[in-house]
Amino acid sequence: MPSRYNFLETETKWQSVWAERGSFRTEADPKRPKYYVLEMFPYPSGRIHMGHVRNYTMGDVVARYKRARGFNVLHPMGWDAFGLPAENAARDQKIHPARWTYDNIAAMRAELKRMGLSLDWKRELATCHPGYYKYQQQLFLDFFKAGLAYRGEAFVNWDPVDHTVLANEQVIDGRGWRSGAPVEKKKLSQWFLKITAYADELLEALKGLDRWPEKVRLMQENWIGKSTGAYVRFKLKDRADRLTIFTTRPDTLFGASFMAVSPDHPLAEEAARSDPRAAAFIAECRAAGTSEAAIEAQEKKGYRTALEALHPFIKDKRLPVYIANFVLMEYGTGAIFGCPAHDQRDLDFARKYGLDVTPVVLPPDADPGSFAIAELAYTEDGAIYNSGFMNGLGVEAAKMAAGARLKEQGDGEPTTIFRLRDWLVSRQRYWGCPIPIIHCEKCGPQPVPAKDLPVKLPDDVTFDQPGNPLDRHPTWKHVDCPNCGAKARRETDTFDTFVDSSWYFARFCSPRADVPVERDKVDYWLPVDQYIGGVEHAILHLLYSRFFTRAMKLTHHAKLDEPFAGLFTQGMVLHESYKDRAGQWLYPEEVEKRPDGGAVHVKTGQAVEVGRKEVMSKSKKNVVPPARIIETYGADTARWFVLSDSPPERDMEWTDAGVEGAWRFTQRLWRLAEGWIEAFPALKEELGAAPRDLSADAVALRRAAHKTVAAVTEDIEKFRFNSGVAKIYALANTLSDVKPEALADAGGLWVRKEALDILAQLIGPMLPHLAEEIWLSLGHNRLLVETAWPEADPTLTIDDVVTVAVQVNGKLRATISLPRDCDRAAAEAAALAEPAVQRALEGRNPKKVILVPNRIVNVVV
RNA sequence: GCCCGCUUGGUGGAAUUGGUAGACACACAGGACUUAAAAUCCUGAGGCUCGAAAGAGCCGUGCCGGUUCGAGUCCGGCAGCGGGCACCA
Repeated sequence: MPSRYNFLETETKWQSVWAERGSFRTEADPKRPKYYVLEMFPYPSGRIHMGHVRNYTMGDVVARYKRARGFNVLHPMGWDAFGLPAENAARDQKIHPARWTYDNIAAMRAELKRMGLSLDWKRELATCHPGYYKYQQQLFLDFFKAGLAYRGEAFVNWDPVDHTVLANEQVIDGRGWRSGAPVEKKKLSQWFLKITAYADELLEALKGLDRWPEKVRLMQENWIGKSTGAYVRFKLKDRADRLTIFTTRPDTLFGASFMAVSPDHPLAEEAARSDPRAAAFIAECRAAGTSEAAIEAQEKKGYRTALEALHPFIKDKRLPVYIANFVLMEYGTGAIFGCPAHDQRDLDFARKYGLDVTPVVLPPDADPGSFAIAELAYTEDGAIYNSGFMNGLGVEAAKMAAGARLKEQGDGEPTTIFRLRDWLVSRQRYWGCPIPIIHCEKCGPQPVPAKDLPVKLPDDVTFDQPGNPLDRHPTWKHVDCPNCGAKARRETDTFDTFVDSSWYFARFCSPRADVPVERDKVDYWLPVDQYIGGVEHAILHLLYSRFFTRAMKLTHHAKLDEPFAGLFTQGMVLHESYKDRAGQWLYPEEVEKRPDGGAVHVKTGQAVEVGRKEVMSKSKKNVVPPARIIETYGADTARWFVLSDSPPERDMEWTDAGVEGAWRFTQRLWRLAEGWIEAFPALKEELGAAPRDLSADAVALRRAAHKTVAAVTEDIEKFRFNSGVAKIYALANTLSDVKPEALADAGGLWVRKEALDILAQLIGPMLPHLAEEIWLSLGHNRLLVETAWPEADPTLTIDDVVTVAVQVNGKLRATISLPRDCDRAAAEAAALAEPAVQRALEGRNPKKVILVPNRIVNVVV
């Protein structure tokens, strides 16, 4: 009798065999083709969650598959280990951030190891380790010397709860991404990385990322936000200086009726100094909220200053200059010209303040004498009129003409601007990589000399009061200037943690090197061939990494532009949520489902309200800890379940029934394999060449097995794991249905053995422990992880008899079996001979017959 | 407001990219085994109508229309759900 598959014993056995043999250790080898599989490394929050299980299982399938295909596979793991939660833990639990982080790493590493991932643990790294951040500091100093890092004073987003500055990307709806507190504007001196220097390149190169999801490329495109238009430098009446604006519609300049500047614009501030009402207006604008709702509700308002701008094309035409609450200092030049006829917001503004509305673009069918703008601005294409030298041109031609004329006059020029801002990387936090700079009153910001790197975090810090512990430290920041030796001050800001994750994929290539990256290693391994992670990183992390790679190229640390050749964004793991009568969230294990669809509390028996399927989150308690699933069912079951059913890019629902289904299948596979091997000991012999004269049943089984090889191979290549899983189920069903007496001769046994070998190989990437155990039982001397992927025999994946659908007027009436590629006459005859076809014809003669070889015969009457 | 994506049985989802819709799984129902339960095995099933049954017919991929011998797949319009960006000049 087959024994019950003991996953606990088997899984730990194979994990230690693989570890002892170093099965997943990798070295660069220029003679072999490489494949770099990487999943986004985790933040060590304490325990792994189901999202990790899904993410790392997918990556592991790819890694194991590629290894079997003969690639030299790099598949590393590390920890995105700096960040605010460690400081919160320090404050709340009185535990040092380093201790908290390393404890979490230890716990999570143990959990990952229980998943049986084919990782090269020798390359493990943690961004909070000086052995990592030393080289990040080096990189930063190289960037600094190359002019890619600078200190700038700017209005910054200040999070009053976390006491730190935030990047634009970290402000969502006017609130801090972590704290949720409304962000305040503060003018501070901060470190920036010059990502805008690459704005155009980062945009253009998206086109070449053909193995990235279209959606992510689009999101990055929008984020970079390229606009083509022109700068126009308006002269100001009775003044020497000019007011520069940006516009995308220089073709409508003749329709200008006002100018508007941001409340933060220098001209506005200047006006405020002499005009108390202007000052009051600006104060009012700054007091207004920046949340989406506040902006929505806010009225478009302006304050008319005493300034007047002179039109570049119309002699003596003066345009009033307003301070307007809807003009942003952060975009363009913080100033605009208003053309009410062709911009809805300008029109509303003009109506409100009684300004001229002069149409200059004539809609195709409109009459130039009578066309007028009422409530709606005209924003479509048309013929330019009322516009001097541009009259008669189309919109696009007029844009060019206006740009050229502006340049000629010295009043502006065509230009391109971007929404993307430089990356603010300073954070006023302790648990991050120190910025290796020393501030000297005489010499300015000085790089820390290479010999003094790393700038290590001090251990003796306290978290009992808000603000940056580094700044409060009694001695740490007091150093001498490396240039002049005078008393100087160490930079106490640390890097945004997104800096840490912007180059870790490169460090994995030579994780212990005493330079940031070893060129030969990086040149061999990069780019990452397949990167896998959540879509929530579609903009920030991926854009920063693309920038970093270019910056590393500029500073001679690498030679490539794009770090990730292939990107896959996986869906999230959802679970039902539960609430008791009092409205308190309940954990899934506190709830018992009833056959009638209802649910009750396990202890009290009270009815429980079953809520929506939502992303697993601690606050809603709808979490299932992976550790418990792995203890109860084993790693293979957990892996199989997250690969089944849902396409990997889509959200999946975690259900107990689904897990049990996966568990039953692993047991069934084991019984199937062991049962056959016990009944037919000959299956333990190595396969020789395929015998001739196989029975029909044997050939049918071979065909099924080889078709499955071809299909599953394609499914893995195309990231259709759920489809691959379904085809493996189908093959297992086919094997279960085989009658023992039909395949008991020598040829039959040979085919059985081949089919079992194939089954074990196909489940190898997904159920690695079970597969290895079955493989061993099949008598192989070599480990499955060291065995090549099976090849589908092309002569077996094509049937010589095909089932063809017979339609009458496109409606299915019968199916017939025909020899593959049989001639037209035979197919037609066979189709017309079908009684069901004759019935449907009702005696009519076919007008024509459409034949799709090996697929369809459609009789048209 | 702008830009994307999705919508198929009770459920998750398949469908060779214009060619037999519902593979595979979950859940369900019936049966076998069992003192019983669990486990396992077998069988069934999109809906409706007719039929004792075998079977036959009609309808069916969010809704309306189109192209085609043939549409889940392509085109136009609409609705619903989800995502991204947004006072962007």
